[in-house]
Amino acid sequence: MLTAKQHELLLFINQRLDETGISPSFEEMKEALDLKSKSGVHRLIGALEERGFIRRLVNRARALEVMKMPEGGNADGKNVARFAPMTESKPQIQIPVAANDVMEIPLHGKIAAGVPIEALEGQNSLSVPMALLGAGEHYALEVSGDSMIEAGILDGDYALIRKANTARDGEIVVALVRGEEATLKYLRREGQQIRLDPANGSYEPQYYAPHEVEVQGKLAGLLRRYH
Amino acid sequence: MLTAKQHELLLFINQRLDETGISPSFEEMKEALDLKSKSGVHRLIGALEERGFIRRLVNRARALEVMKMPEGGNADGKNVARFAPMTESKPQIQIPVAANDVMEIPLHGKIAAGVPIEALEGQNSLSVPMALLGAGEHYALEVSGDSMIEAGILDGDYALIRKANTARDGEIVVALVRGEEATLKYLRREGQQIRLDPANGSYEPQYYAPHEVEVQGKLAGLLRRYH
DNA sequence: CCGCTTTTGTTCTCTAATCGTTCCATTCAT
DNA sequence: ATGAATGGAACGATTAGAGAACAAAAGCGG
Repeated sequence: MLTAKQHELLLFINQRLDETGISPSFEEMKEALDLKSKSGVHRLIGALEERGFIRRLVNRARALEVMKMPEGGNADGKNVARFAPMTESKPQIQIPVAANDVMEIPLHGKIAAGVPIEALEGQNSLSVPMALLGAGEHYALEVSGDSMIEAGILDGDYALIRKANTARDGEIVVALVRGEEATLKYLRREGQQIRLDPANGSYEPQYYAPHEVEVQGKLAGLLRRYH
Repeated sequence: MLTAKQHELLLFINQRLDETGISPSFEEMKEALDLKSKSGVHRLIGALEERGFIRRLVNRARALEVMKMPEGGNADGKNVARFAPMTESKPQIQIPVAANDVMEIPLHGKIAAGVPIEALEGQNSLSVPMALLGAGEHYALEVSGDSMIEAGILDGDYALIRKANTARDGEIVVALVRGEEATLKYLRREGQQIRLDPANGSYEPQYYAPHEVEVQGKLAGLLRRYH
């Protein structure tokens, strides 16, 4: 899927994101790859984007995000116990249905404090309007608990999650903590620490070391049913 | 399903992808299969692609991707301990079910204090999973304003409304007040009065005579998009 | 809030090497 | 012989590196 250079750059980006939480700039990537011009980096970034390994905000500084890692490269080898292999070895292809712009995405179970993501990987799936999603691989989780009510996310809602290994500050993510529990929280970085913020005054923010927290996806949409 | 050569090539590709994360080039595959020309590789690749074992970006260097492996061949043999059942190492292509449980509903515009429901009856419409709706006729409104934030309804959300003339106490309804303004509010009756309750401490409940308020629908679902 | 500077990202042009594609002749096994 | 697989080579497209000029954000000092 990748050329050597593309692979090298992807590894570097992922490493930097893991260590500092901040995307490298084009200049830094240029240095890391031992290039003398940024135009090459630009092309490599384009290739990685085209292949779905990263995603970015154009014209924004340091706005890279790793969507998946190639086969051999484990995103961060430190995490021992993994519930979800994060780097799904072969991502599913999601082909939008022609007729209506709707997509079937798998429903992976519930998410809340203490509840592993996995559980029933039954045949459950959800039809979702494409307009709510975007590019990338998605899945759905049923929200359990009230830790995000101030963000308008209620118990019983369906959270639509886009798979990703990284996220920017302030985004709502599915975070796997110490390989044990997966929660939906605001992600923030404070110095060398990762902070997971609930959106509920009754709960306290929690601080972790970067290697304790694995981002499994970002909140991309929400569905709720009344009665 | 596969010829010997095809099988051999597929194994090789998968192995390289697993070990290095980098696709082999045609040249390298030629060597691996002990061929003396790349044209043979080209044909084999075509066959594998046709049968759905691999996928690729044409005219792109090293842009191969393994979709599935033939029966006996375990895709990634070295990963020993996997916590997630991770169904199959090479998940099948997930082709979304033809969207039969989906419904197109019209998007009638925005709703907020002071804004009549009508307005732009453009061609806009929204595809919504039937699971979110139920029986009856529905339409969608874009929520504007923050008067319902404590009910988890945020500015910019799409409210899915089921047409109805009446509602029970405590339901969230689209209420047309004095034929002028339509708002999304909790409906409550107090004696001879109708009370419309916002879900926001900064706003006050409002009281009306029954004939002043016309229920146009009940909140049946909610869609939200992040980013 | 304005204007300035710095940082960062984008684009273009060249050049070279690698890589994929195609067509055709040849070989091999029935 | 005949169809399938192979070999060979020309051809065209992509990838890569470099350099420079330009555009767009971010930060800063007033």
